[in-house]
Amino acid sequence: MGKRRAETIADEIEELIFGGTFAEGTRLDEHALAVRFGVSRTPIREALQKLTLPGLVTHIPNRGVFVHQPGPVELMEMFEVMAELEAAAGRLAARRISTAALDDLRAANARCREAVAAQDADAYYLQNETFHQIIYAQSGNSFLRAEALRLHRRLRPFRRHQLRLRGRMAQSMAEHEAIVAALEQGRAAAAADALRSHVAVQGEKFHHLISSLRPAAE
Amino acid sequence: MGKRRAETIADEIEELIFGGTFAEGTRLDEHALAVRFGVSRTPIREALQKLTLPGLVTHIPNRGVFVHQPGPVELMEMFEVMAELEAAAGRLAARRISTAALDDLRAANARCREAVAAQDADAYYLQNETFHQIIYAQSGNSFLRAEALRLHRRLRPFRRHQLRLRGRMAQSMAEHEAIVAALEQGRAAAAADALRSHVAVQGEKFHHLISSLRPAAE
DNA sequence: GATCCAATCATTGTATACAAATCGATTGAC
DNA sequence: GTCAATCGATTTGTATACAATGATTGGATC
Repeated sequence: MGKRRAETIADEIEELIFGGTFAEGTRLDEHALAVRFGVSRTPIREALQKLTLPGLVTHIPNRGVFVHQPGPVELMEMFEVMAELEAAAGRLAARRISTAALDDLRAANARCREAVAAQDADAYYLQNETFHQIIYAQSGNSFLRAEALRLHRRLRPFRRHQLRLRGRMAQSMAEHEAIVAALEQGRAAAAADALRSHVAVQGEKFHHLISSLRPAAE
Repeated sequence: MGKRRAETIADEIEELIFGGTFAEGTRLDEHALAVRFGVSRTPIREALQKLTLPGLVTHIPNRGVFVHQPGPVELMEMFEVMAELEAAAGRLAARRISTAALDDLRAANARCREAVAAQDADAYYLQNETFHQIIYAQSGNSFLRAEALRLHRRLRPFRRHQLRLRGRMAQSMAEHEAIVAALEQGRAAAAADALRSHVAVQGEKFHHLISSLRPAAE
């Protein structure tokens, strides 16, 4: 869904926000963006509206759109919801997961282990993505899968940051092992709990990271 | 957020879809809607884009937008996710709920009971709304609250239908009692379970309703 | 008679032009 | 000197005009 042009522009603007080009609170000038992308204001407006729905920017009538990066509390809240969605996916997947998917999960986990050994955060991040997406898919609930992917995508840049924390990759790895074990044995409640805490701890880690960066802010 | 005109138009189109004026699969002609609302195509396009995000319509590039009413399976999936969100809200609310909110909850429940006695489905529906919204709010997680409200709103017309099933109102009432009890006692797990099944059963009920209406469809 | 190709037509996507509204600055009064 | 109000400029919201893409229909050929 979406028109080719506005879609790509929306993605590019999103990258610019995540990349830090547009800081928190910046007003996104339609005309400036139009000349920047070499198009009219119309596709820009559509692109900005697309960014409004995930909450990446807020639109104030007759004022313009402003980039809205979530603060520490809002971020914690989002991770909390993400944890619940993952837990739900895990609970369902424990009963429905296929043996082929279990193999894929183990394979992704093995590649994660290699990344930990190589201290390659980017590689770990990538394999971690597939690990979680397999679980979403195996929940057998395509709506849940779509919602989880949506929020996962929104939190992506923050997950990435917190991976750099000392020892986090190894800890995350151990949690992955527990999750796979629970899914293998079809223990729904255990899988749900393991996934919930696995994600929730990311929010807490990030909270600490933020607080340490700006001691007396907000 | 949004421009006054496009916002109201989006709401009106939404009502037209829920009201059955625009059936499943109907293509929403921009020009026709423009003359209908007495505006240009531009605000119509913005309104249609707003409806795309909740999944009310699907936009196919260069083809147009089509109303997309969820089928039985998709609906079940949505109720399943809704159940998890409610369960999460309940688990959090069990620890954080204020005494004032507990009073509000009991009051809403009392009004629900009156509605059951009067066999007034509309009144029950209304009080049921506030009952659930109090729980969302008391989760203390405003992001969760917003997400729950969003999905709740999407499922609204279907909840309404299944309330008409014989005995459903009374059963729902009993479930409400159990939820309040769990919240009063601060039993997080119990509150979560009660809310999960309370919502999940709605999806199942609706599934039965659908199947009985069209015996050999889908 | 059926099928395939092409041209026309309708509808969406984009650009530009116009109107309305908000923010800032300047000027006047107290 | 400070505050308020009005005027102006910038920016968003809407309308219209143009371009491009996809559907449909007509004709020609096999």
